[in-house]
Amino acid sequence: MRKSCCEKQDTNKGAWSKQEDQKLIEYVRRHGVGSWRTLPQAAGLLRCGKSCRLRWNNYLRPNLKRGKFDEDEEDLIIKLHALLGNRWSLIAGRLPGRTDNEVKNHWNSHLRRKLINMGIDPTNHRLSQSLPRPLKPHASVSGTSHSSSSRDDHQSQLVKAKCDNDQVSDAGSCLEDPTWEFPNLNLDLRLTTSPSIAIVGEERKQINESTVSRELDCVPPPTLLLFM
DNA sequence: AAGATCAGCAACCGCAACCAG
DNA sequence: ACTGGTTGCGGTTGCTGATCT
Repeated sequence: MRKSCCEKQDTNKGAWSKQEDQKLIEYVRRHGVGSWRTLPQAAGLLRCGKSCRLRWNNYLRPNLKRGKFDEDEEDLIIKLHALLGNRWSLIAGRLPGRTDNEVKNHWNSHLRRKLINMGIDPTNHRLSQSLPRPLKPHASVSGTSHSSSSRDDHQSQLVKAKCDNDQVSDAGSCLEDPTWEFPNLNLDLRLTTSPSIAIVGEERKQINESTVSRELDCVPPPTLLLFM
C-alpha cells in the first residue's frame, strides 16, 4: 500500500517558517500554481504537496482578506450555510478574499455558538424549541443593512425576529421540514443567461460545484437570498 | 503569580472526485 | 469500463494566547 505523501520521511510538519513561505511564494511567482505533488521538490521544500497547496491557498496567495469578519459576511455565511450546508468551499467562494478554512473555523468558533445562543440549531437552522412555523416567509435574516449596529444589537434583532415567529431560520428550516423536500425545490440560482441549476438532493456528486460557483458569481449575494 | 480553562486558528488526515491512460 | 495518480474538500486535532479562578 502506497504511503500518503504526508507520511514520507524527510518532510516537515507543523507551522511554516518564513523561509518556507518565501520559497513557496517565489516558486509560485515563477511557475504558477499546480502540480502540487512535484512542487515541493522543485521548490526545495521539505513538505508534502498537500501541505504546500493548503499553505498557499489559505495564507500566501494574493488578495486574501485577513482579519475579522464583518456583520454582512457573517449574515451571508449563515444564509449560505442554511442553503448549502457544510460546503465551505462554495460558501467561501461567495466571500471575496476568504478561504474555506477561514469560513469553516469562523463558523465553528463563532457562528455556530451564536446560533445556539439564539436557540437555533446550527445544523439545520431551525429553532431548537418547537415554535409555530412562520406564516409568511421573508427573504433574509436581518437584511444587510445592519453593519452600523453593534453585535449585540444584531443579536437582539435576531432574537426579536425569533420571537416574532422567526425569520431567521426560514432558509434552513425547510431543510429538515418533513413536508419539505430538497429535491423538489428545484433551486434555480440562475438569474440570466445560462441553463438553470437545480440542487438535487444532498448527494454531493450531483452538484457540479464549479458550475454552481460560477453561477453564483453572477448573482449578487442579496439577490441570491431571494431564493431562500 | 501560577495553574486551569477556554477560544481561535493553523495545519493535518482521510476520503471522494476528477482525470488521463 | 477500469485503474492509478492527483487534487480538493471537510472533519478533526493540537498549539498558542487570552481569560478566569
